[in-house]
Amino acid sequence: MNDGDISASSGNCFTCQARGRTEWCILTDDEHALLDQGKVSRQHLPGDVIFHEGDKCHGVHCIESGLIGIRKMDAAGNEVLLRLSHSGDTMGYRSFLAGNDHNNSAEVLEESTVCSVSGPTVRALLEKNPALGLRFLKHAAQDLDAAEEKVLQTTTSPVRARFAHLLLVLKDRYGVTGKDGTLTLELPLSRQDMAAMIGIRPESMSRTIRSFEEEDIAQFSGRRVHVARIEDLIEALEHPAEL
Amino acid sequence: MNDGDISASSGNCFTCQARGRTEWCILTDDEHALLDQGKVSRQHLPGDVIFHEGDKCHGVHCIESGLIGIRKMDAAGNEVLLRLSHSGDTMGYRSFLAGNDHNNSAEVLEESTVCSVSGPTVRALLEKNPALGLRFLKHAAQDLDAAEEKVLQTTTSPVRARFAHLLLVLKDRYGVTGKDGTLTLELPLSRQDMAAMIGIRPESMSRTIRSFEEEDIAQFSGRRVHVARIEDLIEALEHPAEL
DNA sequence: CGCCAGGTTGATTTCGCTCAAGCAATGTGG
DNA sequence: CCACATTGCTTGAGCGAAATCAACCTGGCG
Repeated sequence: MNDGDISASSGNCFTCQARGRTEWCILTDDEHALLDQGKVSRQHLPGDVIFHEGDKCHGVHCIESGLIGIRKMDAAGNEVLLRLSHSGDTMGYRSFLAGNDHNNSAEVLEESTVCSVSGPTVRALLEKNPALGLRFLKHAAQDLDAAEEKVLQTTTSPVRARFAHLLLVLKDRYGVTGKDGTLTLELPLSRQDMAAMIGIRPESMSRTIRSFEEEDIAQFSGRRVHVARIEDLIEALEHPAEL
Repeated sequence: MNDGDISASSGNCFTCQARGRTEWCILTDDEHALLDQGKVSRQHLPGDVIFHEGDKCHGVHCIESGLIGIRKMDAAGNEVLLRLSHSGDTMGYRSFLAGNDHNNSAEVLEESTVCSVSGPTVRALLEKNPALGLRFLKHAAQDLDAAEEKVLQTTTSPVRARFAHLLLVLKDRYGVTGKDGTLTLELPLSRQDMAAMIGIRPESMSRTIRSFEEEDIAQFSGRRVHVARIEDLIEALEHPAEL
């Protein structure tokens, strides 16, 4: 339940569907072959945990397909969903490169295929191809920017605005804009997890959804959301209330 | 007032007091000479701004001495003080390496000497010495960890706990522990800036300080703080109230 | 069938914000 | 040197957003 199945069939970097989106795509064929040998590919189901906060960090994990949530919790047991990792993303590279234990945990949200690359392999590749390090550096810079943005947002904007923002972000990946300008999106997250993403309690999530429905900003049914006018969402970003 | 004075006298990487604490310390003598030529050293007074959010990013800035605050603000004008940068820290490397404009601003808090390294110089050094990139990567990883920690903290802990935490962090750098176990610290920040660090309004900062005094957790006079028993501060981290 | 996790709803409380005023220290111009 | 603005900090009163506590409802599953 935790380790997933080793599927020898998949797990070839050359045919990986995520290739091109990853940091590894700059590797030469030789180096790619090295990567291919130093990794293990696994299938995971929702609820599986790839690594826990506090675990020793043995290497990095690259998502071939699926969706993973990065969580962090404090001493009191409060939990935050820091970000989502998608196909092509590499997880755990920061703890690995900084030489620390994992400082957050990765939980599978949708069925996923994940390649785990051994520490020695990563080190060898970094040595062989310094550009790889720069790619990771660039990625870290973006993550950092996003994290700081989140700090700003959580301390300054009210819940309504944060939720509107979340929906607008999810739109890019999970939304379909109809020809009439309406927006439909299929949420990849439970209510609880959305609450954890914007740092509120599940009850507050419910109420916020309700208020959006009452103000005709969006209609929710299960994980499906309909937004008639996207401008209303953007409006909710800034304005305290609709009416 | 903004650019500071160019002091040709200072500004030698070989005699720089911050050497050894910086990422650059792994450079060879040759490379250090290159660095030395590609930079400008400036003196700055409190209130000076090294770079603004949105500015084009032309290189990186290394603090020889002093204290700089990294701020970020949102559309509505709300501001957060993300972190403090001290002697030896290099600022702006993330925007530079990611090829973005600056996404936050750097304001001098205490009289500082700052070396600005030109973009081409940084690029040349990264090329010559790939280990430099890895050093920055490591640093970015730590910054990221800190930022995520801050996200967690601001969403889960109440103001009292966040303030206690801030004091405990400042203790390491600005505190003196007496032989009787009491702690004295000289804050490097105004009340406003402390408020901005933990994401609250100045009024709330005042009230929090007052409550700490009333509960005999700490005594404040100007920027000097006395803490009789550090355990009380740690207690405030977890417990809602003292009595 | 009964259990349980996820979700919704209501009642109440509390924490931090807003608005407003006052105060001390510092600076400035006549 | 004094009258006056300015800036940083504090205090009070009242409000409002979100948390908490508690109940209940739903659908899935053993």
